[in-house]
Amino acid sequence: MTRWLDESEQRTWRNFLAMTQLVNEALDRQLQRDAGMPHTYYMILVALSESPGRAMRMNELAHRARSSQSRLSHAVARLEERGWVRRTPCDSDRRGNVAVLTDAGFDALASAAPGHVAEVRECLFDALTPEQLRALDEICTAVRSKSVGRSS
Amino acid sequence: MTRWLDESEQRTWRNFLAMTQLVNEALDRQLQRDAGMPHTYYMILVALSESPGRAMRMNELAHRARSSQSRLSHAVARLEERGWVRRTPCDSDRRGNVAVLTDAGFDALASAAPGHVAEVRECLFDALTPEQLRALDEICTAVRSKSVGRSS
DNA sequence: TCCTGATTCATGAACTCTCAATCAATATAA
DNA sequence: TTATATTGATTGAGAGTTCATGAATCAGGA
Repeated sequence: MTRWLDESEQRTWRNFLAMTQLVNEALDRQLQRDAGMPHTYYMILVALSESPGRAMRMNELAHRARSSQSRLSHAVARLEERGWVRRTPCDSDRRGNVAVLTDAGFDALASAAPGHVAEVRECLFDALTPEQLRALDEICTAVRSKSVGRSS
Repeated sequence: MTRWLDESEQRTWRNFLAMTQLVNEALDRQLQRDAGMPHTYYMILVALSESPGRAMRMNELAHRARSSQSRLSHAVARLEERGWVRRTPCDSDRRGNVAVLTDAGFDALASAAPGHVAEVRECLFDALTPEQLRALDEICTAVRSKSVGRSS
């Protein structure tokens, strides 16, 4: 027996879909236009830049950047072609690879960041009151913790 | 002068990204696994099914399904290959095309719907209180109306 | 030591998306 | 009417994602 969405739930659901899509597309468009990279690549660079030595195991990097291993592997291959990331084998575990953010990669990130932050503000923060922001944060936490055990 | 995100804003932003990604990926995975279509295709079928005559101009359909024209054109081409949608020329405007949902398409949608709705409940609604749902709805509306004039 | 099974990562194919270019039909204006 | 712009839609190329698979390494126990 399917419990369908009632009218109010429908509205909320579609409102949610439209909103998230709007934000995601704005994000991707801005980064692609101004920095020549998709948002997923940006997140990878950010994760690397915040790691000690600007280096991280592929595994851990995938987790931090919220990427699948396969996606990360492909992405890092591209980033390596651009000279933004370098891959080196891992000492402690010879299966492992370590991705390292190059200086060029750091510079690319540094010059992409201001435009990205501006877009984030425009898209989300500027539209919401402090209470709404608090509420949103709690909502996100609730949704994420609900599905612990299914994925991230 | 870039106004960076402070610590609290950072947390909220990343929380938001993680949450929306979680939901989107769950959605796509479920539909792909159980119904053999991505969420974007599902939205197209839904939009068509709700239109009188289960038919709609490509233009209008793109708008309703929140898709770009190009994306829709490619998608409908695929859906046509599967026999779920049919394209016919438009009388009133000979530039136009009308997409029509076939019976097979309607059946595909009907059998995909229950699993999809269940996933939507599991991912989002079950995790939130009624107040949170109300708050979320308002937040989505606020974000969307902020960026009127930039896109949808 | 030798298996067995789990981890780590890379790869290729199939698919979707975006962007720019294209083309035909329709509006608009001179 | 003839030119010009705009609209509706498609197309192809390039890029990213997913899924299934494969290869190498590690870890634990018989």
